[in-house]
Amino acid sequence: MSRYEPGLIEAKWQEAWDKAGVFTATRDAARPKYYVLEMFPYPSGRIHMGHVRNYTMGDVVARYKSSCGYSVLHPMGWDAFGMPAENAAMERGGHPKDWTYGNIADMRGQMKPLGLSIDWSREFATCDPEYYGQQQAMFIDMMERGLVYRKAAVVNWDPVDMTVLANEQVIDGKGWRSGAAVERRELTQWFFKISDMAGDLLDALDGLKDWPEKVRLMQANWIGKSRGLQFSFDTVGAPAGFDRLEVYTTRPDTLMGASFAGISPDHPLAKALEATNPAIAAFVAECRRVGTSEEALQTAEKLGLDTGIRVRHPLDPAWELPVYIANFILMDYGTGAIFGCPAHDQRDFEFATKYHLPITPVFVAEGTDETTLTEAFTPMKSERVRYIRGVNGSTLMTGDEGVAEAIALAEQRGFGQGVTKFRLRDWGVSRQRYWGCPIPVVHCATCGVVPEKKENLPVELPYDVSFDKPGNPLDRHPTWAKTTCPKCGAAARRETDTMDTFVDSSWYYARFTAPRANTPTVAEDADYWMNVDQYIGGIEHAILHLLYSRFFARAMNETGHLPAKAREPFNALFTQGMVTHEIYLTRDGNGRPVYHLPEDVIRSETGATLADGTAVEVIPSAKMSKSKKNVVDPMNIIRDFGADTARWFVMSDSPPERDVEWTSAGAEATAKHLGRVWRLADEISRDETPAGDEDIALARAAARAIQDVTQGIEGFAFNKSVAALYAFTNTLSKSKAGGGAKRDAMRTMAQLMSPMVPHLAEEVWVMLGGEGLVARAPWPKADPALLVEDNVTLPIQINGKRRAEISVPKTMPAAEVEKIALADEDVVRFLAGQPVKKIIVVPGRIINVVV
RNA sequence: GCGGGUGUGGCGGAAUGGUAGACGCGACAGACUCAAACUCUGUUUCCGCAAGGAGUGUCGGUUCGAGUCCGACCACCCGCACCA
Repeated sequence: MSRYEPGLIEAKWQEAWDKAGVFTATRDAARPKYYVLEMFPYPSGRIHMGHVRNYTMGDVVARYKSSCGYSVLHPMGWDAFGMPAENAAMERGGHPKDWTYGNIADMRGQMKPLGLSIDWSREFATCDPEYYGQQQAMFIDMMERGLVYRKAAVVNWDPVDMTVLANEQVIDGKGWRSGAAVERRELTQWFFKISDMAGDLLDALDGLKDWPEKVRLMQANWIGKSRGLQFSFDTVGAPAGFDRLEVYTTRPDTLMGASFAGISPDHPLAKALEATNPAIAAFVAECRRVGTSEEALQTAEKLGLDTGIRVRHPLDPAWELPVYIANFILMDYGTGAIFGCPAHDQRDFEFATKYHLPITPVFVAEGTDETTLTEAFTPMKSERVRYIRGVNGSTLMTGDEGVAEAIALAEQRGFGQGVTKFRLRDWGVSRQRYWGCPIPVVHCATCGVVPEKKENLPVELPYDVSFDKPGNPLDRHPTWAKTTCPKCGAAARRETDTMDTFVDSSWYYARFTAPRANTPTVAEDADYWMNVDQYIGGIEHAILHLLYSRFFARAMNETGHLPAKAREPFNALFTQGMVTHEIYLTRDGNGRPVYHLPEDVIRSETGATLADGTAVEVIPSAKMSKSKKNVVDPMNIIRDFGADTARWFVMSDSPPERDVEWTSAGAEATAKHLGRVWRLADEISRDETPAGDEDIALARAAARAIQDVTQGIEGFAFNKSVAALYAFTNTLSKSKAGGGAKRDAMRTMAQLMSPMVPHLAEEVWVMLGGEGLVARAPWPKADPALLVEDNVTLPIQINGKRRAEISVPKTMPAAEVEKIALADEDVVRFLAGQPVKKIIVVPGRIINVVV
C-alpha cells in the first residue's frame, strides 16, 4: 500500500494539466464565457498567505465554473510600478527594473506550485513597455477627448530631502527619512476629469446588484452628492478684489444662527492677507505644517484666527460676522469658505466655545422650548423640528423643508442660488518619481503642451538613472527629457512626471482580453470576454481602485477602447477579508519605528526579542503589508505539506469576507485530513462488500454533500463547503454500504473536492476508475428525490424554552402535531396541569406552547 | 474627525426570527503498540453529583420565540484621495 505524497502527485498533475492545455482561455462561441479575476499582486518578491487565500478563492470559482461548462478566462499579472522599487534602490542599491523583474520571477516561481488554473500565456507586468505604451496611447486619446487637464495642486514637500512625499511617508507632520517638518507646496500637475462623471458613477451604483452593499455605500458617500446654497457675503475691510466672499452650505436653513464665517488656510483671501499681515502669515504657516491628507487636517486640534475682516449677513446688512481662518476648512470642498452655525454643527459648536462666539439656536425639538445648549443640536434633516429663527420666521417643518425654503428665498432675493455639488475631486495622476508610466507629453516653448506622436510610443523609461540622491531621477537625467516638439520640430522638453500607479491598475482587466495586441484592446476579444463576471479582492480597495477603474472603463468606452456594456467593468464583486498578523518593531535613535520580519523575531510567553536579545514591540492583528514587514511565507507549508494543504487550510474555517489572523497551528491537522481522504480512497478502491441496505443512505449523504458544497461555492461560503466535505468524509468512512456504492460516493467526493484540492482530487479520481481528468469532468448534480426527508424532529418549547422533542412524518397536519406534542410525557410533566393559553406550530420547524 | 464594518466555547467558526455552538483545531479518556509516533473510538459552552440554571461585547426594546430585528453605548478593524 502506497502513501499520500503531495510532492510527487502535485508536480505530476500540474504537468498533466499543462500538457492538456486545460486552462488556456479560448473564445468559444458555442459556450457561455466566464471571466474570473483576482486583484493582481504587487511584486514584493514573496507571496504571503493573503495571496494564497485570494488566488485560491478565485481558483475555486474558476474550476467550478469550468466544470459547469463555461469557457473560463482566469489570468494573472503584476502591478509592477510603484515606490517600493525606488526605495529598494535607495536602500540597497540596484535598479528598480531589475529588482521588479527579479521579484516577479521569484513570485511566479512561488505561485506556480499552488496549481492555480491560470492561463499563464496571458501574463504581463504593468512596467512592460508593451503595456504602459498602450496606456500612454489612451492618455493621449483622453487628452483629445478633454478628460485630462493641468492645474496647480498641493503636495507634501520635504525641505531637507528636497522631494515630494507620499502621505504614507509623512509621520506626525514630519518626513519619514529626514525627520524634517513637512511643508505644503504647490505644483502644476496632471488631472483626470473624474468629477465630470460623478453623477453617472453615483447613479450607476444602483445597477451593481452583485456588489456588496457596503462597498456601494462607501462609494456613494465618497462621491458625496449634496444639495445646498451657494451665496456670497459682502465683506467689510477686506483687501482689494475681495469685495465678496463666496460660501457653500448644505444647511442654509440655519442662516439666522450664523455667528462667524470661516475660510481655509489655502483660500485666496488667506493668501492675500498672508502677504501683508505677519500674524496671519505665522498662523497660516502653522496650518500648512500639517500634511495634505484629509485625515491629518480633520484630526488636528481645531484652530482659528480672527482676520479682522467682517462680512454682512445677507438677510440683515447691519449684522456683521467675523471672518476666521480655520485649519479644519478644506479648500477642495465647496468654495473653501463656510459660515458657522454653532447651535447645529458640533464642530462649529466647539469652535465657537473656544473663541467665545455666540451660539444661537435656529430650531428646537418639536414640543420643546429654547434653552441654553451644552452641545450642538443636530437632528436628521428628515425630522420635523420647530423653527424659532427660520429664514421666514417661526414654523414647524422638517430640515429638508427648511433648506428648500431658504434656497427659494435666496434665489428670490437674488443673493444666492441652489446648487448640487459633489465631494469627489478630480484625480491627480502626476507623480514626481521614476518608477511609473511616463506621461507622454512634450513641453515646447512655442506650441506649449503637446502630446507625443503615437508612432513614437512608448515613451520608455531610461535605464541609466541614479538613486544616490532624493528627488526625481527623470528630472535630473542629462539627456532623457531633451526631445523635439511633435508639432513644430523645435527643441523641447519631455514631461518628467510619471503616472499614479492606480492608472496602471485601472484597465489591466481589459488588457487581459488581448494581452499581446498592439492596440490597448481588440474589439472582438473585449466583446467576448468583458465584463469581468467575478472580481475578487481586498476590502481596502473598496473606494479608490474600484472607483478609478469604473471611471477608466467609461473613459475607454468614450475613446473607443471598450464596448458600452463594459462601462461598468465588474459584474460581481467579492471583497475578501484581510490576512492579519502581528507587527514587530524597534525604535531607531530618533524614536522612529524600524520593522522586523516574523522570521527574525523570537516569540516567547513573556514577549518578543530579536536574535541579539533586543526587545521588540508587538502590535496585534494588523493588515499584512510589505512596509510593516508583518508578512508570513506560505512556502514553508507548501514545502512541508504540499499545495493542497495550503489551499484547503485557507479555505476552511474563516468565512472569506472576514479578516483572519494568521497562526501557524493547524496546517499539520489539515495535512492529516487529506491523508485520511487518500487512505479512505485507497481502501474503498479495494472494497468488495456486496451491495446492501446501507447503499441508499450513502447515496442520500452524497446528494446532500453535492447540494451543500455547491451552495457554499455559489454563495462564496467556502468554509461551509469545506465543512460539508468533512461531514461527508465522516459519513463515508463509517458507512457499511457496498463497495460499488462507496466507489460512486468517493468519486463524487473527488469532484466536490477538486476546486479546493485539485491535485488530490485527480489522484482519488484515478484510483476509483474515473475517466479522464477530474478537472474536465462535469460538475455532479444532486438527485432531488434523495434530498427529501420523510421524518422530521420537532423541538417543543414551553414559553420559549426547549423542553422536549418529537419525531413526526414531514407531511403531518399541524392539528395532529399539536395533539402529539401535548401528549408527550416531558411536556405533560413540565406543564404540570397549567392551562395552555396558546400553541404555535411552525411546520417542519418548531412547536411553542404558551402557558 | 468623517465614512464603512466586525463582536458567539480554550481557539477558527455554524445557525431563511424557530433545538445556539454544525464542521474543524486543541484538550481529555479509551483501543492498538514492549513503548512511542501514526491510526481508530468516544467526551468536550459554563456552573452543578444531579434535578436544574446561566449563556452570543454592554444596557434597553419589539415578539409566542432574538445571535438574528430596533435604539443607545463599548471595544477592535478598514478607508480618508501620493502605500499598493
